[in-house]
Amino acid sequence: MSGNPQNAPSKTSVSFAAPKGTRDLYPLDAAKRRFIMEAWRSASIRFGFDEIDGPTFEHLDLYTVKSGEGIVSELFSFRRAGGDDDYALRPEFTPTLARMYAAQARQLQRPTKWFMAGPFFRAERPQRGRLREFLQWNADYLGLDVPDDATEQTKDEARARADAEVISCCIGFLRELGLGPSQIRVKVNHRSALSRWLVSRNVPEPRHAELFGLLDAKAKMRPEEFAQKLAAFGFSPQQSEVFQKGLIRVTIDNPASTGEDEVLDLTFFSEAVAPLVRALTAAGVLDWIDFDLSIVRGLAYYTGMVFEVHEAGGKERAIAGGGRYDGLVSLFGGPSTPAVGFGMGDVVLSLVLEECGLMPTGTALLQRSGLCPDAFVISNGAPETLSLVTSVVAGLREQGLHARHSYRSTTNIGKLMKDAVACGSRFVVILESVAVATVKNLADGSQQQGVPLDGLPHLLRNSCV
RNA sequence: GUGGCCAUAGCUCAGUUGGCAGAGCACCGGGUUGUGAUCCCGGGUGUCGCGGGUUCGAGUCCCGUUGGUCACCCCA
Repeated sequence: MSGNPQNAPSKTSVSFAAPKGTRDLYPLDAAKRRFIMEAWRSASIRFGFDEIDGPTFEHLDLYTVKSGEGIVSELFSFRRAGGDDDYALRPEFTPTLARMYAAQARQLQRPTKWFMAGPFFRAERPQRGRLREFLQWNADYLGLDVPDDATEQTKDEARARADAEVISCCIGFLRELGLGPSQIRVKVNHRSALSRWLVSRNVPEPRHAELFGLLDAKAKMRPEEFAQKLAAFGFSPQQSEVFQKGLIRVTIDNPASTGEDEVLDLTFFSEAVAPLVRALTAAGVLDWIDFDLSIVRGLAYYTGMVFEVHEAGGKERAIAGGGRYDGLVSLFGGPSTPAVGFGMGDVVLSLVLEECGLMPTGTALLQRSGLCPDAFVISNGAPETLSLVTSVVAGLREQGLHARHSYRSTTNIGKLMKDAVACGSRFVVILESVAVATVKNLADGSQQQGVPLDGLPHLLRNSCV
């Protein structure tokens, strides 16, 4: 392997592999992405959210303001050659959202309901369910449906309605894809309700953040270790077990805790989340919900309700997560604004859909993505119709129809039919002469003979839409 | 960013103490019978992730590297 240096591989040659944690999307992959994006949009619009978007990169400061300098190592940040400004590819949407809202807060209706879906970037080490470039859907509800001078109790109920509406939208999407409460659990907690309850349990306010941290870390430690640390807050081993289990049933009929939960006497917690439970019940989604004291989520800025959506088996990372962040808009220079929202990534979602057999494949995928041709034009093999194929296809396209033909040299009708099926075409047009064609409906196998060529667009359009 | 495991055809994988690159499924080309099928003939489709090294000879052994994956970190 010695030889002439001029023939040796160049040491400066670049790698042509896609960057780590990114994906190349071939046609069927792109169709899957479109399927998810369209389902996100459709659910958002159905629930009354307006679509927005922002830049895919922002000033680096926008992210350090909220998350601290430590965030920088998790970002793709850069400086333009010759420039002085630091930028970062967006790792999340909330700062952009808060910035956009703050800029126009005075003229925006309350509540303002916005959604977006697009690419995001995080410089983390990729692993199952987590990539460096991914799609994320965000839906946020800013402001409340009551006046600013309403009583605190009225506002709390308005917050609960907003929280439930956002959760319902997320569930509405999952339901539309065919998922149900037996496959998906929405785990809900409530920071302020938890605090109110902790005070009733004689845990002083300053220690709440510490306890939240402990609850958040529960899954990563052994039960005994968890119980031991919980004892430092005055909880008995018996009570630790209830924490360990995590789930708490709260219903409208029985706002107090049930059964073994009484060990913890969650009355104060239950009372605090009662408005949320009522709103979730009214929205018809309570059967998806588990209240779970161990759901804390990034301690940084959530102020009330927090939730995570998990596949019921608990094997995957969270499908979605969100909560109430009443202090964030003012952090970005806007008026103090109550807000609640969530984000859902495409990576874990896709894994769950594949596992549940709900990710469409083959022609079903093409159909749901609107990629199926209306007509696949083939010749019957006669010389005069062979030369007619391209012009018939062109004529159909001119009429706004999606028309294709085979690029094979064969005149074998069976093989050409197979091509038509493979691309998911609705109809096959077999040219029989310079004047007429046979039109076959591939869905039901029916076919119509002697169709005049100039009547094709009309026939196809009326049967297609 | 730290550590472990993995990488052979489109897919699932086999490949012996180092000795000509393989199987099944899938796929591709041509042909017959005018209709998604059947039948006939033909094709292995490959950068053994990549780059070095040891060797007469490397898919196999060694070093490095890239990617994936799992556990940490983090999870906005």
